[in-house]
Amino acid sequence: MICKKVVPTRSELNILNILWKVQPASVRQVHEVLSAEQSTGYTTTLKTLQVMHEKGLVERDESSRAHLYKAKESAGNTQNSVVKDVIAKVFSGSKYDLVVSALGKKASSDEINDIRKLLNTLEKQNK
Amino acid sequence: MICKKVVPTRSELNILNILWKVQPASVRQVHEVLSAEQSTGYTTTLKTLQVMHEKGLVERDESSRAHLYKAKESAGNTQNSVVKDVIAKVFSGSKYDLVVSALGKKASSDEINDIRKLLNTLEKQNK
DNA sequence: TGCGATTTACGATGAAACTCGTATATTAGT
DNA sequence: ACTAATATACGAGTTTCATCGTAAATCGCA
Repeated sequence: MICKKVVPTRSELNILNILWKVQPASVRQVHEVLSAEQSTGYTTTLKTLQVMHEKGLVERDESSRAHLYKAKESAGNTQNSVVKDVIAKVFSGSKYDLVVSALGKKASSDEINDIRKLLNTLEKQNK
Repeated sequence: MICKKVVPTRSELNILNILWKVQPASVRQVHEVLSAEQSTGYTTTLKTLQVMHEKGLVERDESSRAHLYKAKESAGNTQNSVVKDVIAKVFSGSKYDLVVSALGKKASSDEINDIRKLLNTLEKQNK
């Protein structure tokens, strides 16, 4: 096979979430944000970013001393594959069950209406 | 702290999915179903179940020789906490974004209609 | 009663993920 | 040019998962 789909791990996801907001970023920049949420060493962040680079999860610009990292996949794409994974693993493949669980019992009217619109759009695309 | 929330791993989730359908079940019963999906040894299933018992993910009835296992948490509860986790970590807290991602561009008409019904039900409950 | 089948218990192995220390290189400021 | 600060590189230790082999216990039955 040519390429295996890479699913980010938990800590990789934490970093991706930061990158998706501040693209491209140095290790230090990422670490500043990350260490505010959780206690972690600088070299840990560095190492993780390096591994992510090996895996092809991020791109790296090495032209200046402090390398600049950028998520290779968009937030959307990554989210899709995570969700696909969750549906398969936790919901026995049922999209519907996931949506039920997501909306739970506490969906607001706004959220409900937004999703109605989404459904209408999807339906049109089907034709 | 008194108790740390235990999040099931991948293989544990596979087993839970079986238990949620056939409750309580012996190791062999679980293994029959599991090995149909994926090639895995009997003792692997056994060991995993034992670990899950230590973690408190399942209850065990040891009165007969073949122990009977039962999921401690309902499918709903477990799914909810996984989804909650995913929404926070991967979707910056937006339920809507998760639903968009889940439905993707390939929702079937049936799925769309089912979700419409769900929305109607939720709306009534809100009043 | 004795044997084969089935079951649990337990330990070992290997892979992946996570974390960090130390070494080395580069830069900026004096 | 020297030093302090800051970078990357690299390897190694720890933990968690996943998998399985082997041993010991128990049961059914000829």
